[in-house]
Amino acid sequence: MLTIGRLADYAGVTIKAIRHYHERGLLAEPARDSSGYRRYTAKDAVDLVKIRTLANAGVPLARIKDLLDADPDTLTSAIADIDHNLQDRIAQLRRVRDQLAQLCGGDRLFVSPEVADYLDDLRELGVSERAIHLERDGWIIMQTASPEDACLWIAEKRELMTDPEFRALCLEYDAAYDWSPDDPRLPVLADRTRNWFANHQGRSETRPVHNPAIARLAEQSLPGASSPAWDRLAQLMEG
Amino acid sequence: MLTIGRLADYAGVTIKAIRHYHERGLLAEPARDSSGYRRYTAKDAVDLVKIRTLANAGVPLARIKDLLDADPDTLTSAIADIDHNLQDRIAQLRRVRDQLAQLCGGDRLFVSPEVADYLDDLRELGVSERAIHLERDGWIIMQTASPEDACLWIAEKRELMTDPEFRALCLEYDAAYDWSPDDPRLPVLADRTRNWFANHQGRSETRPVHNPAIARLAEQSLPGASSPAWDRLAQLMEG
DNA sequence: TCGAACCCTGCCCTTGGGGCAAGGTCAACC
DNA sequence: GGTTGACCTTGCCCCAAGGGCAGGGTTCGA
Repeated sequence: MLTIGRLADYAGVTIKAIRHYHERGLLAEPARDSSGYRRYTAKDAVDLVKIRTLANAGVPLARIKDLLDADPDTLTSAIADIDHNLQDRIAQLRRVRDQLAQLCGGDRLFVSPEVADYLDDLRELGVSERAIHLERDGWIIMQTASPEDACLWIAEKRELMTDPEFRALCLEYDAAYDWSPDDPRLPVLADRTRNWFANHQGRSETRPVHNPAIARLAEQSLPGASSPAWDRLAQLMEG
Repeated sequence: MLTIGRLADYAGVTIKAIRHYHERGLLAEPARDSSGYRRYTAKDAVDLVKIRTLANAGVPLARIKDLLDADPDTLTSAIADIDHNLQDRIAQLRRVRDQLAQLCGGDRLFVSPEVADYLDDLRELGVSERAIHLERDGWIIMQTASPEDACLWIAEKRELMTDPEFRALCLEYDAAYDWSPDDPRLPVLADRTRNWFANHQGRSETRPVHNPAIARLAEQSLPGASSPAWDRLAQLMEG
């Protein structure tokens, strides 16, 4: 005859857990001795180990209760089910490990692989980290607002990046961020940009990616996304 | 600017969870628009994905809060720690799968491997399932009452099982369960048993495994552990 | 202008126990 | 025959990490 403490040690469970199983009706309340102590039998030990095994597998106590007095066939198929569940969870934990490893570096957790590749291209081109960060945040906003559009846009943009003149403009824009608004290079850059747009629209069917609504959206959600020189540049382009 | 619903979709999280993170101080409360709706930025999205990644790895929210504003070195080592944790949990789930597979058959979940082997020996010998079940339950009681003693006893018993006469006695005892208490074979069996005990104690140093305290214990905890014939046999042995 | 789809706060509910209080019991040792 | 420490009893409230729902306001598209 076992006391609750011995039974708990045997099954690798706390006393509190056993009492909890009694309350939930999972484990039958055993007989009491003269002083009111619970006295368990070998059957209780077997039942408790079954309960523990299922609970360790993540089965909710309510379902364990059902399984304990199910017929063998039902039990077998339920166990197969639970096992699949375990396999899934193992696979999921492996995926979480991969994600965890990316937490410390890179942006692949936050943007689609295509955008991440694009950001790497920018980095390789020599664009500043500030600009890349800004660009990443812009893509995050776009992806949340409309994942399908973002997917089309990034494909388009990556296509543009194969054009040497476009890449040069990107770098120039990046550098212009810190210029004075009176810098004589600004009107030159504005002209060059207008030229490229004209050429490019002539050659391709794509409309410019710059959509005013999105631009406003991005502006509002990207604090510090502008500078005196960039504001001046925007004026020059409109005028 | 993102609404809470879009942000939730982006991060694969419920709206309720995001609000929960605000309450816990994990994610900064964002600015509100004119109607009181929360308006999120790309930074919030990044923070939320970090939170989600850590939470998926099983890190408690309180610890995530600390990690989010820890210096990079601390973070790196914390992540290594969390990753070890994940590996452990994966290994543990694999063990649970093995245990689950044993839930449907066999006694290895309930007794030590030695006892399980011993039970298999009995089965091979041709002992009835009723007796094996009784024996198993007895060993469960012994293991819970005193695992060290049970370990010694099972070693002793397995040693005895190499003796052909002992094995024969085991089978005979099993068969005797159903005999009438007047069966003439009972006194013969009692004699044979006494003989064996005498011989065996002469040859070996071991004291008989049958300890009265343990016997009483087992009797009380094993309902149906006796029969008229067995009771008579006990009488004959004592007399 | 209406309905559907969002958003807000506040409140209680869940799972699987943990912790602690306040008290009874048991066994061993002195 | 005490006392001490380990064990058992019930009862109560507490935790994480949200879920569900009530009761109400907002926005958008047809």
